Amino acid sequence: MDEERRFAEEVGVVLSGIGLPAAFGKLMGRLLICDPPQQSSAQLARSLGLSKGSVSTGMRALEQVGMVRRVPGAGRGHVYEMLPDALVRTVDARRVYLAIHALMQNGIDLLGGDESLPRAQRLRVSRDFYAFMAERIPQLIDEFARREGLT
Amino acid sequence: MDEERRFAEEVGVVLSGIGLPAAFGKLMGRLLICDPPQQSSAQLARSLGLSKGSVSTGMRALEQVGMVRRVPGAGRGHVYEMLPDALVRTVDARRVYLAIHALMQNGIDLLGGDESLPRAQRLRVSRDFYAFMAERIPQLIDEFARREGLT
DNA sequence: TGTATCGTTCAGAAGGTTTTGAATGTTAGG
DNA sequence: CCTAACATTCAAAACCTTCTGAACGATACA
Repeated sequence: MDEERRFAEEVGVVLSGIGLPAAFGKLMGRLLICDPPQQSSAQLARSLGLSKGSVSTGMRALEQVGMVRRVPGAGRGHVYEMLPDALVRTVDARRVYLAIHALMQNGIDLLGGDESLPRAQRLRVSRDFYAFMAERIPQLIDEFARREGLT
Repeated sequence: MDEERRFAEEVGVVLSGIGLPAAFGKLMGRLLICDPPQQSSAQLARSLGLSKGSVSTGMRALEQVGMVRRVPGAGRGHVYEMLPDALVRTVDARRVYLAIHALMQNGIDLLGGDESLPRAQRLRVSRDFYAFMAERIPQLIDEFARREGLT
């Protein structure tokens, strides 16, 4: 089944198109389509033509952002598997929203804290927008999870 | 007012923290806080300590993603100004959502198109999630725009 | 038309990131 | 204890991107 290889490859291309490492996307693509869902580092390296080092680095990154987890393997070592909410993580950038929110508030403070100043308007709207998103995106995600029965 | 310079600098740091070019963030930061809102390339280069080349490249990028527009200047040349919905653009990545949606559908097709297969479940949920987001994020943005009176 | 300012393009320099592969450590089973 | 497969780390190589600065082109005003 070399089509599966090409699928993972394609996910790599798309994700690298939005600024992520290619190996990251390939690994994600593989974990999306592989059977069984659990795969060892060696299997991933073989099926994707990546070095062990790249797999190690890539999987650590995927683990760190909470898209993948390690479980003890049947024999020796571990295997990796995608978490059910892996994709949700890609959209829930609350941390980023809040960082920008804080940045905008800084700017307003710099202008004397008077939000009614015309000059402060761009900053105020921006601040409010990111606050709005930080509140609403998680709600949206919850709604999807409930609808999909993912609890 | 060197604090304004530092503000732009700080926006640059935060945005480069999420993978964007530093110049991009600095320019955005400057356009958020500057007075008047319209600024020429030369002004931007001077106030940010960037080369003309960097400003040219950065502004072209900001224009291309629709965060900034060029308007004819009073004297010669043009000036740039932030668009009211500049920040909205940063969140409305519908194109990306739809690209991933298509990718997931590809994967399902590869498995024979049978969505009920356990093996296809990760792909199906992913596909549906991105479809959901592509539909809902714009609604969210509209809601904010209405609430804020931005039409 | 001449001049001065401004803007863009482009090639090279600088810097950073990813990928690799070898060395090292680890675990299971014989 | 020994072996074999596996996994991780790390330094070097390859690669890519950004930034700069000089050269070129354009525009407005005198």
